[in-house]
Amino acid sequence: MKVRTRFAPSPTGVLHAGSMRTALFSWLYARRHDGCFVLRIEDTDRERSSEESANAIQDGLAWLGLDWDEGPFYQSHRMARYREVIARLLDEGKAYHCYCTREELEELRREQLAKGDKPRYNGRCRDGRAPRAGVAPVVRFMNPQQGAVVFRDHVHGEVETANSELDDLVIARADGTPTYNLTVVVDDMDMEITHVIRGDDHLSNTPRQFNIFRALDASPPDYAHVPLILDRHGARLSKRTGAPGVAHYREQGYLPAALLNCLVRLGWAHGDQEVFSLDEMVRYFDLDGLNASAAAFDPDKLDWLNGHYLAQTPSASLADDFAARLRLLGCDPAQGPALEDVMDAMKSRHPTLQAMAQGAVFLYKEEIDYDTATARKHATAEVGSYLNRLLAALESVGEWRDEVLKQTLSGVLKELNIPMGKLGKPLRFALTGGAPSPDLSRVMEWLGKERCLARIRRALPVE
RNA sequence: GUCCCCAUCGUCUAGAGGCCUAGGACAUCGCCCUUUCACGGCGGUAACAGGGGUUCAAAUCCCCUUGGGGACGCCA
Repeated sequence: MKVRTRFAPSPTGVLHAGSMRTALFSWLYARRHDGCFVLRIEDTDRERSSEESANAIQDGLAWLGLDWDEGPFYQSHRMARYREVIARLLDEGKAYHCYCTREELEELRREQLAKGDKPRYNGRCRDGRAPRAGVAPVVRFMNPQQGAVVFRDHVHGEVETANSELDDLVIARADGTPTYNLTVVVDDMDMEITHVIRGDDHLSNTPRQFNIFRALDASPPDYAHVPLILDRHGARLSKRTGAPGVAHYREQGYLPAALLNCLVRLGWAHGDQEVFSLDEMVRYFDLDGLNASAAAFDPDKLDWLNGHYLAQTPSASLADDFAARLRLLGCDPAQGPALEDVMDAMKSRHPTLQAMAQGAVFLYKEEIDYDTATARKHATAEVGSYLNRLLAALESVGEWRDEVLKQTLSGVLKELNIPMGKLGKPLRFALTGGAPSPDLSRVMEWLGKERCLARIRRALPVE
């Protein structure tokens, strides 16, 4: 049987690391088995769903390179089908109308909680109840009361849930619209999904969905419930805690390859290997190798990986992106040294494209801003005399080239009998406004004589 | 509260009973390279949550405790 996986986000927020990883796993599994990856937008909650979010999710997936073979299917477009299934369930006596009011249910819930019980519907309308005036009924699924649901999860192993733990869940709201647990089942069934890879938080939904599958005479897919991803502090990733979405990583200048590589190692490993190309991921990925425990997302590791991929990627292929970032920072990439030279020089010094661009601004501006605290630190008489000496030497440089400047620099050092550290730090500060930056002689060549002298003079301590 | 899930260095993980004196990576610290910032190279610190079993042998299997997480919606 052909493997068919799906990614089924609800368009209610950003695509954060947790959902990205779920999408990645589903995509990998489909690709690994030459299967089909389906994208489905679960937008049955009209209140919270938004088109912007749905679009952003698709943009994000596309940017990551997680291409889907079918879809996007919008659940909001499949309402007729859900109604049909609900009618069938009602017809076959596998679902029933419930006339309990929200107030009644709320009170029931309070009572149960007070008694120390698990809140759940008590089946008041299960055996048929006369319609009540003014109460639009919901439809509840008639969950089996005996026995248990047992299934084999690819990451958790055998999971068993007593049906007595489950209650009759609402599958259609009072306005007739279907709810999540019904729509997933119908869609997974109709779309012939063979493997559902989703977050751990759905583990307790699965037995309910199993029962619905059975009521529909369909066989449930395989499941792999992957643990949630935690943030640096061990808290669950969510919009609440401000978990950044794909767009953020993209803006910051992370490469898709780095992000994917970082995500794939959360809950999955292939021996000691840390760096995986997309091909390798596809080749090695397997559901049964997934970890059952939650993992924290480590931004430091992402930075490291991004640096790795940055170093590996030819600057030419990143030049457009980099140039666009410079423009956004108010720089004209055409008015400066060769872009790829700049990139090559910045690469090893900054973790992301955005940081590289920010770090390169000093090359394009006529004047730069200095951090006053740092400026004060450098503003000593000693430094002043060094810079003065350097200034004199630089003024008489004829050919303003890297190699020449390097020699001038070391000449001054020798004459002053000081290590580069003494002069290098303040000089770097004066020229670039900060660190890290490329070799100073190179920076000077790029900046040109005028700007160099002006910047050194300006950074010079007042006498 | 009830039910469920989880538990190896700070973090991601290797480990499927003897190969473990617990390996790798990030982070961190030190040294080297560099007359500068980085990169890089080398090295160090650092973990099997606790307690009971099972076994000749347990990080690995079982139980309990503790800790963390999730679910309990006319959200998904």
